[in-house]
Amino acid sequence: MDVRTICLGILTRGDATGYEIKKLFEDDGYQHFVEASFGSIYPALQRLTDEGYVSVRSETQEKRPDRKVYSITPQGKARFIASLLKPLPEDRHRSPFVFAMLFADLLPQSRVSGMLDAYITQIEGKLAHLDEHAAASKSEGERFVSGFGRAVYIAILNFLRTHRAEIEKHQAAQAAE
Amino acid sequence: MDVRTICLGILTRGDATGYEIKKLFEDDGYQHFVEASFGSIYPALQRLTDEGYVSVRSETQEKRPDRKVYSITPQGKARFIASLLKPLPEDRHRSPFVFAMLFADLLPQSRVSGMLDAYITQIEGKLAHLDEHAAASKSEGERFVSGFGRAVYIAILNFLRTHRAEIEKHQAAQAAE
DNA sequence: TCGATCTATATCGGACCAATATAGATCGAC
DNA sequence: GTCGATCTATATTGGTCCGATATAGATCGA
Repeated sequence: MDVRTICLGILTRGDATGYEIKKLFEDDGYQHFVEASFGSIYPALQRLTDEGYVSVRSETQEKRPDRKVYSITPQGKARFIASLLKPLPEDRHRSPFVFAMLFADLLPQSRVSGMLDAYITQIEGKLAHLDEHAAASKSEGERFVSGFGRAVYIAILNFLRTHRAEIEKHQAAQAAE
Repeated sequence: MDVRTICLGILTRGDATGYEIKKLFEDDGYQHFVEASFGSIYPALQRLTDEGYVSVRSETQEKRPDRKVYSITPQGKARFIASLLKPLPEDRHRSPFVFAMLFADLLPQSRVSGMLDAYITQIEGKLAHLDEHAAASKSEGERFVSGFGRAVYIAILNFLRTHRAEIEKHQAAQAAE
């Protein structure tokens, strides 16, 4: 699922600038399971334009930098749908926190507790952010995705709250040896 | 959490070749929340060697390609632990499936059902794989990580089984319009 | 015995991210 | 009221990483 495909998908929901596409990842519910940086969005839009999958209109405003507003073309929409008909790439969930827990025995107990606290705070924040924007979810797809995210975050929080003592206690035992 | 740090972590558990490090991601429980390809592992080990964080001994076998067995040095272990004391990068969970669900209304109902089936199968496979290797988990860290993975996968399966009808039914309604 | 799979290293092109540069607009604090 | 901070907006660059590919002998099953 490359950045070009992601941009096409977002543009099926309406015209946008590169900047606005990036904002959608930060502000709205898009961010949790897909993301892209400016460094890949702008080249992606450029290439999609060259290939005829999107069109641009440059809104030259007075006293403002140009807005390049991108619109998806019929060919772009066809291409996007075609990409959804092919087998999807697998999920990749990368978690430095989880990896770090494998090495709890190498760390002071306070650091392990600190990691757990920081991670729980991080997930609580994501859950709160999701709930904030879930209220505005109007399509069934958005509701489904919000629900999916909630289910995952709540499961993580629940697991950590009921099992953190095990890794913390074990770590203390190691330190006491 | 770059590939060099990941390699150092794995080498704290024992010597290994680049090939064996990669195998750990595929076969053992490591794979679920961290991964790396050959294209990044070999250059990482090369650079770690140059920087003195690992050492190599080349086991020149007869009738076999050389095995380059890497060992972590005291400086390497110190560096790894230091990296765990700094704030960890956030999780990134990329899911083409979840993104695709946002566009269910653009797809035939059969494709949405097919995506759901394929995704459920994928997650069931990961859960089975995790359970297979969870039995061999000897450290508390490994048990914790296995438990974490199970909690996430089970939450996903539970959500999909109880909510898939909503996105499928909605999709059917769209198609009927 | 022959193809498939496995061990094992290595490289290359392309995709992607994080950081940085630029620049005028707006907005809050003092 | 003005000055720094933040926001809108585009763009580039260095470096990291992945996926595919190449090589090559070993082993194993049909």
